[in-house]
Amino acid sequence: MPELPEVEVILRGLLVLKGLAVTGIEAPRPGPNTPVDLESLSSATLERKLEEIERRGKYLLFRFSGPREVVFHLKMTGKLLLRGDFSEYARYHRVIISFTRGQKLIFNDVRRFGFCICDSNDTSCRTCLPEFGPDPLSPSFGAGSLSGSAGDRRLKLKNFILDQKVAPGIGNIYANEALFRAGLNPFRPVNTVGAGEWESLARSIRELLLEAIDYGGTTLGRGWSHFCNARGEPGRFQERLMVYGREGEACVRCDNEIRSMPLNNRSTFFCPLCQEV
DNA sequence: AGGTGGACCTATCCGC
DNA sequence: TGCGGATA
DNA sequence: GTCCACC
Ligand SMILES: [Zn+2]
Repeated sequence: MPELPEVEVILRGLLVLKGLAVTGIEAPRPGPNTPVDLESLSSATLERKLEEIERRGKYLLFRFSGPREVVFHLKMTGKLLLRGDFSEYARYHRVIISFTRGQKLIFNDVRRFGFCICDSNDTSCRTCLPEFGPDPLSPSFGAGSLSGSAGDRRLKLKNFILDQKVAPGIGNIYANEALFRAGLNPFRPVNTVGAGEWESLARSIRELLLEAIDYGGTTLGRGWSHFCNARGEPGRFQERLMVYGREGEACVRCDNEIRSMPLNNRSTFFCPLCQEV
């Protein structure tokens, strides 16, 4: 499930496409959840040069000459792959964009939740994107932005940092890990969090995400539906996870048992001792 | 306002 | 081994 | 991972 670090790792791998032009579009096979309208994808990319790739939260934005923009969201199992031997997974290929120099961008997605939207002659696809808060890796993100959007609201801390207007790019894994690092209970109402605790949370989030990017992202299992970078390689941050997926195991800090509880239909892992209410 | 549960899909993992 | 159920 | 309908 690509979150900020995984999307960032993919983006960095795709930078080799910058400066190349699109020579063809191909949609291997139909099926449920059509990921993109081929007509508009073609008119937004064909014969155009890729000028820039950027990330907004978990979205990837490709700017082609024109300018025309194309935006991808990978949801749970989407992948963006460069030219390579992925023939055994070809049944999950959704769209293949060919570039000059024989380069390719392959959108592959096992669960078919991911999608791609493009600019048309008159409208920018940015208008379809949600609002984003300050990127956690940018200077405008911090204790101030967190406590500001918390105000006197009563929602639980974990739900709060999963809000893309608060910490765009954070998903379930990194929400759990960030709260553990900050020593904060996921179920605490945000209006009880103090200034020092916001500082600690902001720092935890930033450091965590940078470290995860350094490790090439998190790859939970070995199946194809798990994360890999643009060259098909897994990440290594799973070795550094301290609470996620560790129910019943010993807390790395206090040796007590890590517990898991559902919150918002998603598993929430925490140490009851290190993260008291 | 905030929380829950389902919908969208397919694969994998676990226990019986 | 095969199957339902839970989870990603 | 996100959206939406419902309490
Ligand atoms: Zn602990």
